[in-house]
Amino acid sequence: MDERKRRILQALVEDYIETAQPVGSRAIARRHGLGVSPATIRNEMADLEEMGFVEQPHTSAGRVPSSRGYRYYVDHLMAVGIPGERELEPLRRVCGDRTVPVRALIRRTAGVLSQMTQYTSLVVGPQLEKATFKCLEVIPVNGNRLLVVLLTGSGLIQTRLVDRPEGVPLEYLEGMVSALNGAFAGMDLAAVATRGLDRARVDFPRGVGLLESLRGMIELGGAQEEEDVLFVGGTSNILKQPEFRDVDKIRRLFSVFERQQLIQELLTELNVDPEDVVVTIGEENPCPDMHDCSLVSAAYYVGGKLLGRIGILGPRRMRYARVVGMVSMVREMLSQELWRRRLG
Amino acid sequence: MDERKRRILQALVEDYIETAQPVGSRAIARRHGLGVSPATIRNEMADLEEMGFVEQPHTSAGRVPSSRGYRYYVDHLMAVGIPGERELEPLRRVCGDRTVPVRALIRRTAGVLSQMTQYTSLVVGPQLEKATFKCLEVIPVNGNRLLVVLLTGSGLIQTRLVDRPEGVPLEYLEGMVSALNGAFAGMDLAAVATRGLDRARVDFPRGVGLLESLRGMIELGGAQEEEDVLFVGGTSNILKQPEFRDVDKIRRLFSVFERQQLIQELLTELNVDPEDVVVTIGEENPCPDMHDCSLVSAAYYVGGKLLGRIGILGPRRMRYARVVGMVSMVREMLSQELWRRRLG
DNA sequence: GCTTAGCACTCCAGGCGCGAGAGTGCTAAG
DNA sequence: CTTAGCACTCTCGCGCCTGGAGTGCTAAGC
Repeated sequence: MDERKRRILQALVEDYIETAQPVGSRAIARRHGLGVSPATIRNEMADLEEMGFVEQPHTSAGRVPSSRGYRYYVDHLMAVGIPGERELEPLRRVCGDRTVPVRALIRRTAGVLSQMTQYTSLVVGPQLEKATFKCLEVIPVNGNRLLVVLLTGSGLIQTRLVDRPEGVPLEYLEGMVSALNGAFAGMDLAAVATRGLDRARVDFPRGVGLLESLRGMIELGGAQEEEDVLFVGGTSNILKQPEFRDVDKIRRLFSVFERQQLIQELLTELNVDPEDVVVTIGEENPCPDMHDCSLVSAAYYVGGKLLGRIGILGPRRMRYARVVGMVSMVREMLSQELWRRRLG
Repeated sequence: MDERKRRILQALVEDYIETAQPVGSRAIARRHGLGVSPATIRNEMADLEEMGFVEQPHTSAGRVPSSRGYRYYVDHLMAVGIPGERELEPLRRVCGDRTVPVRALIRRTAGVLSQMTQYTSLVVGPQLEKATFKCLEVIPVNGNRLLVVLLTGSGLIQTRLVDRPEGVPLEYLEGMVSALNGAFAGMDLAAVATRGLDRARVDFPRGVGLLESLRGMIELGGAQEEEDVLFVGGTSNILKQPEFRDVDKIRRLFSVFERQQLIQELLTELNVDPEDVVVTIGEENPCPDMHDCSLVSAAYYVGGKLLGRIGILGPRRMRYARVVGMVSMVREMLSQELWRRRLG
C-alpha cells in the first residue's frame, strides 16, 4: 500500500461519499489532480480491487469502496472534521439549559445530533445501575401507599408508587430510610441492588417489601423492560439517502429501531473503550439488518462513571470525518453538562 | 342510494381493503352472490362513481373507494368488529400489571395496540395539566438544591431538581408545602398553575422561586417542549402496506412522526367527542402529509376526566371495522386500569 | 322498464430489442 | 513505469408490442 494508492483510495472514498455514484478513473484524475493519467489510476484501482478495498458493481462501472475500504479510510486516511461554531450553536443551546431535567436533556441531545449530522441518532439514556446512590425518600400517600423517590449522584430521579407494608408504623419506615441514606451514600446503585439491600434486610425485617420495590426500581430503571432508556431521533433523515430506496430494507431497519433492548445491547457491546469514538462499518455490526449501515458511537460519562451512549446511524457511505468529529464533540459537551449538574 | 347500491359499495370497499387491488364487476358478482350479473353491477358502479363514492384509477381498471366512499362505509355500512379473547390477551397482560408505572403502562399499551392492529399507533400520554393535584413534597438535597415531587390523582409523578431559594429556612418551605397541599388538594392542575399559584405568591413571598418552578413543572409536563408525552409504536407496520412503496411518501410521513407537538394537537383537535371513536379519512386530516392515511382515535379518561388519546394510523384502505373495535376496547381497558389506580 | 349477453374498445403491465454512454482491461508505444 | 488508443462489456432508458382485464354500449330477453 504505497502513498499513491492511499491517495487514490482516499479520493475514491470521498468522491463516492459525496456523489453516491461509482467512481471512475477519469473522475479521480480530473477532480483530484494527482498528476497521473486515468490509465495509471485504472491500474492502481485494479490493485486496490484485488486487495479488497474497492469493488465493482459490474464490469464497466466505476469502483465503490468495500467495507474494508471504508475501514482503511476511517483508520488511516480521513481527517476528522472539527464542527464549526455555527453548527454547534443548537447543541450549545440544548446543553446550556440547566432547567431541563437530565432525561429530557439527553433526549434533546439526540434530536440535535441527528439534525447536525442529517442521519439517525441512537442514544442510550443514563442507566440507573451505572449511577451512584444519592438519597432516598419515602412519602406516604392516602394512608395505604408509598411514593418512593430515589435520587442519583448524576441528578437522575426515579420514582415509584408502591403498596405500603401493612402494620408497619411510619416511624419504622422513616428510620429505615434514614439508615439506608446513611449506609448507601455514594455507593454504586448496582452494588446497592445486590449487597446493600441484602444486608438491610437483616436490619429491617419488617421493611422487606419496600426494599424489594427499591431493588425493582434500580434494576428495571436501567435495563430492558423499563422504558425511556433509548431515544431514536431523526429516523426520517436516513430515508434521504439514495441507498434506502428499497422499502423492504427500510422496514427491516425500522423494525430494529423498535427493539430497544437490542439496540441498547448493541451500543453497549461495541463501546468497549470508553475513551474512543467507535466506528462500526457494515458487516462489522452484529445485527444483520444493519449490514447496510454504519454506526459511529461513543460513551458519555461523568467523573469516570460511564452513564450511557450516543450513536449515529447512517448508510455505509457515511460522511465519517464529519460525523466522528460531531459525535466526539457532543459526547464531550454532554459529559461536561452532566458533570456540572452532579450532586456531590 | 338504494339497498342494492349499498350492498355493492360495501362489497367493493371490503374487497378492496382486503386485496388492495381495484375491484371489478366480475369479482363482486362472483364473491358476493347478490343474484345479479356483472353487467348490472357495472351499471350500479357507474352510478356510484357519479355519486362520488368510488373512483377509477383509469378506464378499464376496476373501481376503488374514494374518501367519500370510505366515509359512507364507516358511517353506515360496516359492522364494528369485536376483538376475540385470544387477540385481547396481550392487552390484558399489559393492563393487568399493577407494578408498572402509569407512563410505562401507556407506552406499552401503544405497543400492544400497534401489534394488534398491525398499523402504527399514536398515543398521547397523560397530560399533567389535565390531571388533579394530589400532593406535593420538597426534599432538600446537598443544602443548596431542592427535589420537588408532584403527585397527581391519576398516579402520575412529576419530579424536578431546582435551586433552593437562598436565605429561606427549611421550616418556611415546609410550612408552605403543607399549606399548598391543603389548599390544592383535588384541584385541577391547570387551575393550580394559574389561579392557585398566584394566590400562594401573596401568602409566601419568600417562596416565589419555588412556586415558579412548580408552575413550570405543570405547564411543561403536559405540553409541547417537555418530552415523553407522545408515544409512537409500530412505525414499521405501516411499511408493510402496498400503498407505501414510495420512499418519498414514507419520508414525509415519518417526518410528521417526529413532530410530537403536531401530532398531539392533531389528536386533540379531532377528538371533540370524548365518548366516541373518531375516524378521520384521508383529506379530512388537517395535516397534508397524512392525506394518504386514515386515523382512528379515541380519548381515554378517568372518572370523567380526560387524560389523553390513543390513535391508530394506517392507509386509507384500513380495516376500519376491526380497528374501530380494537381502539374502542383498548380505550375502555386503559381507562379502567387507570381508574383502578386512582388515588383518592 | 329493468336485466343481461355480447362485443368492441381502452388501458396498463411486462417482455423484448436496441442504441447510447460510461468505464473498463489490454496492448503497444513513449 | 506511464500513457494513448481501442475493443469490449454492461447498464440504462426508450419505444414497441402483446396479453389480459375491465369497461361502456347496444340490443335482445323477461
